[in-house]
Amino acid sequence: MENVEAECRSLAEVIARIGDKWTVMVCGHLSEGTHRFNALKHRIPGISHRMLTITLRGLERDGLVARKAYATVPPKVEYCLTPLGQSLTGPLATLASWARENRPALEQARTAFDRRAAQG
Amino acid sequence: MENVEAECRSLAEVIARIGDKWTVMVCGHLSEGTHRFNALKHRIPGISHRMLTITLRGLERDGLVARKAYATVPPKVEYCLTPLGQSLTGPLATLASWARENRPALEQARTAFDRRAAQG
DNA sequence: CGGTATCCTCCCAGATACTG
DNA sequence: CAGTATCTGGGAGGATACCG
Repeated sequence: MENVEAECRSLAEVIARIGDKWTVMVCGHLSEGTHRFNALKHRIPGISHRMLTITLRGLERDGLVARKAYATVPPKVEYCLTPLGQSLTGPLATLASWARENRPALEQARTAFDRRAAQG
Repeated sequence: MENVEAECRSLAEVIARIGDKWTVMVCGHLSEGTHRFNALKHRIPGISHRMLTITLRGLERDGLVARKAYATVPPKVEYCLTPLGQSLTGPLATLASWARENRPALEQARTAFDRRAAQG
């Protein structure tokens, strides 16, 4: 790898963007297909009404998610991934499989480290 | 993709782990090779002494970074990626190239969204 | 040189309540 | 049903100073 600097910066940007508490969860569920606001809210345990709104707004702003509002009563709003958002699911899936494969190693390292730290 | 739930959760874990302000930068520089504490500090603009320590400790705890201290005066401490840490650079590089390729699209979407929001 | 401790500030995110 | 506004606590991270 030649210019780690530039790679790092652009990578740090994306990570900072999607690295918040809820964005990946929202993206993951939208990768399954279109969902309404409350459908998402019920599928993502623990998320607050407000944070779901903010998260979706951020994704929409970055062109990763498309919002479609129907002028009905009561209102109905659907969210889905844009092509750009779909193109992100590939890299994320790569990271996800690394996560699944190496989670045991991570946990083991953690407990080993903590045990060492505890006794000195 | 079948069980988006499990994938999402493990992915969310890694993202939460490496999604803080400095971890990816540190990993990126260590992917170049072994570095001393102050070498890292000087190469990562803006990082504080304290946050570099905390970030390195966290990576060491997860078994991604190895710490080697030499009992000399003055002290000398070297950090490098473990095999586990190196195995993470692949997935991260995938994400990094997505980031580099799509940054223009992201910025364009953002300015378009903000313009729409500004005028109504 | 590298690490730790303390203090302080700011912003994130949850809770709640109100609007269309 | 979906979105917004306001308040508030807690954690993240910077500055500083002091140890080994």
